[in-house]
Amino acid sequence: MLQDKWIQLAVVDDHPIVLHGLERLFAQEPHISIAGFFTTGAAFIDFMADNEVQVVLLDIALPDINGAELCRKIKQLSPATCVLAFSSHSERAVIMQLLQNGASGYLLKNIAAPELMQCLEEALNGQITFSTEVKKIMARPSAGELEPVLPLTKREKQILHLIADGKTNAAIAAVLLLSVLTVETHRKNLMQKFGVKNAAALIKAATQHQLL
Amino acid sequence: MLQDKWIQLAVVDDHPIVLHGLERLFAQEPHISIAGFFTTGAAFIDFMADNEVQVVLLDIALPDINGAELCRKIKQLSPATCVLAFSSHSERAVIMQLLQNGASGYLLKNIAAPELMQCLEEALNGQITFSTEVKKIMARPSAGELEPVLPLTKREKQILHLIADGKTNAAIAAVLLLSVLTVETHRKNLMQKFGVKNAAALIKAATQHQLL
DNA sequence: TTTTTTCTACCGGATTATTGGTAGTTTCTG
DNA sequence: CAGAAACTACCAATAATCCGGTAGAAAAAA
Repeated sequence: MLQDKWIQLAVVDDHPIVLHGLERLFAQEPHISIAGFFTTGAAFIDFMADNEVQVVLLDIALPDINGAELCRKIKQLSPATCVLAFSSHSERAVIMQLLQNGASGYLLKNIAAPELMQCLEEALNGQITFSTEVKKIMARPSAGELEPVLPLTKREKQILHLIADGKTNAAIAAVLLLSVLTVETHRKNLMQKFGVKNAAALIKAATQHQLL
Repeated sequence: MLQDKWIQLAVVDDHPIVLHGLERLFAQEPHISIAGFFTTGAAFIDFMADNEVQVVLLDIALPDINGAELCRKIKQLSPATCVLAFSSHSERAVIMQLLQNGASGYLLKNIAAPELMQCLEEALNGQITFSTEVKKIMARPSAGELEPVLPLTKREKQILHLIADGKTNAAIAAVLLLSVLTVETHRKNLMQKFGVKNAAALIKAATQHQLL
């Protein structure tokens, strides 16, 4: 832990028992000063307007805002503030979303106290840190659930991107100097490969397969 | 580093100079055994069929396959193998994609040798690790580039998800017990809020705004 | 209680997409 | 060089979406 410096830590969680437990835990830490406990995102954003916080432990299920969205807001208001997600949600997509929004780590609520302190220290030292269970999730290949899709040809990928851009078949034909009927065929082939029936489902599936 | 144990490390990079430099660097490490250097994904996948590798340093721009895709394949073939992306690409989307596919870290190629060894050690100890520059990128709020979208109502979110599932207006009406005309109005309102002209662009935009 | 917001519904015409495949040419691969 | 794969084009019928707003009822908020 940074020596002889008080770390202003805030906790945003809508469960009072959690807040109580964390309060007791941190009370024993000589270098951590509890800036506050908050049960809503709005309350914490208000608090940040006049108070500096170095670290936030952030639940993601809050009554007034999604934690990922709150994370983004916190980082926009105070980029130096270190946000650690602190949640019982263990889905990979949720973890990735918090990272995407600038979180410096993700801890599951089943974390042991010593590990929690370890992760806090790492985060304060600039690390991006995860509790052990989260590391296991991250290390797993993620797309086992996705049905593999037939490989797309070069032209198909081009057409796919243009469809995702919202272009009509006629517009795509103009861009690629093709017949509209050719574009229709490519679109039909794409939908067949993904096993979908319209463009909306095609774009969603392509995104899931990381083709967009 | 794990004591008295040889770490089988492989490098997959299509630049011979990089391979040469890493070879010299690791030659000085008593516990690292170079399993091999590979310039294509296919060559490495072949190698893995008969050889165990604990750690892979993986470039993402390879001649025959995208590094993110290769990462996914490696983790599918050998979930215990630790993959560290090793790249000059510093875009956040690329970093997230590697993490999504199970990478245990992401290092930029401008990393200093001591830091590289440090990250290797952390990765081998089960950490998810990033070089300093990457941590800076990760800590930045990411969505400053996205134009904010008007908030969606509860009903709009429902409609959006059903559109993304590929359902027609008639199907959505049946599911939600609404008139088809009502669903059309919601769809129109959604497209207006996102500033798009069709369902494909709507789904892409909604994905970018993390609404799907 | 009043005002605002959300939800619901309208609806015909124009536009676009989807459907059902078939098939010739060009490019690529072995 | 031969075979396979990719790309191109066909095309009418049908289905679905998009467009232009307006407007009343219900729910929520002040």
